[in-house]
Amino acid sequence: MKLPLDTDEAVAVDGGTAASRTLIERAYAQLRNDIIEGRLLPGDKLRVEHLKLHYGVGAGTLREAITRLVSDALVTAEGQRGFRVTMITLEELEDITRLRLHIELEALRQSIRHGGAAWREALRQSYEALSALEQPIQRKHRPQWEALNMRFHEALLSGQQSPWTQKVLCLLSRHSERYRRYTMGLPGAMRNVHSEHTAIFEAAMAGHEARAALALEAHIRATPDLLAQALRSGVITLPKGGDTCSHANMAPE
Amino acid sequence: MKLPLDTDEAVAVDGGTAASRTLIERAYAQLRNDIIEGRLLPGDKLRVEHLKLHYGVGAGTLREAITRLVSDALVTAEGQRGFRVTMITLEELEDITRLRLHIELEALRQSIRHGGAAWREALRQSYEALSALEQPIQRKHRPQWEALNMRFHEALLSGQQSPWTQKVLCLLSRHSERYRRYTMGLPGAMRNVHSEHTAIFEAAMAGHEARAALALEAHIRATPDLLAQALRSGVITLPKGGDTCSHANMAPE
DNA sequence: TTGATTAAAAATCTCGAGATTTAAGGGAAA
DNA sequence: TTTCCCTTAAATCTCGAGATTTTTAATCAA
Repeated sequence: MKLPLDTDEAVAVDGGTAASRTLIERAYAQLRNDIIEGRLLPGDKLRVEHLKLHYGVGAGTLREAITRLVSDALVTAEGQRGFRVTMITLEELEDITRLRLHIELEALRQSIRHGGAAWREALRQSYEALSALEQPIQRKHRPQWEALNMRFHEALLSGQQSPWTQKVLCLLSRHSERYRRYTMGLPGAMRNVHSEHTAIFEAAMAGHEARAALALEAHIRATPDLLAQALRSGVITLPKGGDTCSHANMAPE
Repeated sequence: MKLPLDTDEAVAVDGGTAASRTLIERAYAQLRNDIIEGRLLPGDKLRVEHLKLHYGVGAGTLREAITRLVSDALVTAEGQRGFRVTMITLEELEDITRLRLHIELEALRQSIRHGGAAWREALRQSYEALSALEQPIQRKHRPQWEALNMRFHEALLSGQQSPWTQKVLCLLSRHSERYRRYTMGLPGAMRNVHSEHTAIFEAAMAGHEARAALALEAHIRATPDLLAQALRSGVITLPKGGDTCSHANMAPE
């Protein structure tokens, strides 16, 4: 009766952290991914009785996982009326972006200034792994690309050792990520991601703090700019509070 | 059977938010205060079975409240071995302080630059309320002073409207607060808080961004400096992982 | 006395079932 | 037709009780 839940996605994602061995941690990680990656849409109501079937845990367990997302601001608790996936607005993305730039650009400069040979090597490695996949991003390789993209951005900032800076940036990045998923399908969305990465990488390796910061800023600003333009031209609209829990989006994958 | 829990501390603190009407929200707020204000010490084990008596809620309810504090980094989940109040170290305080300064000083500059007459008026009011109490901080007025101190610092930054900046600063401030409580009883701890506040206030009202930022920086750096000095001289030591749940500190108050 | 093995005890994790609250639907009165 | 109220239904919030895991204690051998 001691089957080590091996073929499990959550464990693979979290890297098998000690804490992720509880069902709550697993459900928490799964829910978080489902929100960030857009399978649970902004405004969706999180009905415990229905969702517990999808995640295969009890009601109380699922409630704890949801509750924990409230502190992450990915879920909003509404008094005694249950939970909802937090809404998204252009204003909030711009607010997040402003704060994120202020922190992340400084972290990048510190990383370039204090990062040693090990940092440069790790950065090169993550860049080359990402490059091998880029340009024609086939739909099949999308999940792999996402993982490598995350690794590249982590490597960029890993030269400066500030746990709290990384923690806060992780929180902000997760929210930005929600918005980025919305702009993925838009025309011109994937236009020059690879060249942007190259510009950041080369400036960072060359030790040019200011130039690298400018390149990263342009890279980060791309999503809010694209979203603002798409909203102005009416290509898309932001959800306004859907009542139904969108099971259709929750493909097995 | 519909007694509206009026004489309740948690409700008063939270201002009666809609969400705080659930027992979970109440227990969450109480636990958070007990940790920040030092009634629950760093490293303390949070035994659900014992604590539920203190907070007057069921085991499941208390677990949800504790779980939520994990995302706030005030509580650490240890695999399948329960929860502990997060430890404190000098290195972490210095890390938090560095990040906090980077964000808060910029927020102050923005506040001074864009804050209007209403901001100035609110700032003056909070400063005068605080001044009326300062200098001889009697033990009896300590809770009131803490509330006014918080209001003053909130007013300082309220000129700039960035919800996420305030959210992140709130998170960082809560952690700084834990450390500040430790340095309160130290010799020379309360030396010049009032003059520091005055310096910040006058520079802010005069519109001197740089001078106000310098004054606020000195104010914020006081706690880590004091703690570092106290540790070097051996006046105090940081807890290293107490096993017992310190009920002694949890005075009824 | 020290160390390892085993058994008992405590605490945690997980789950499902009542009690309350909120939302929805139908009918009567204005 | 609109508004209000009452009844019904659904969902949430809260709690205590098994199942597992961890910790403690005791026993026995070296």
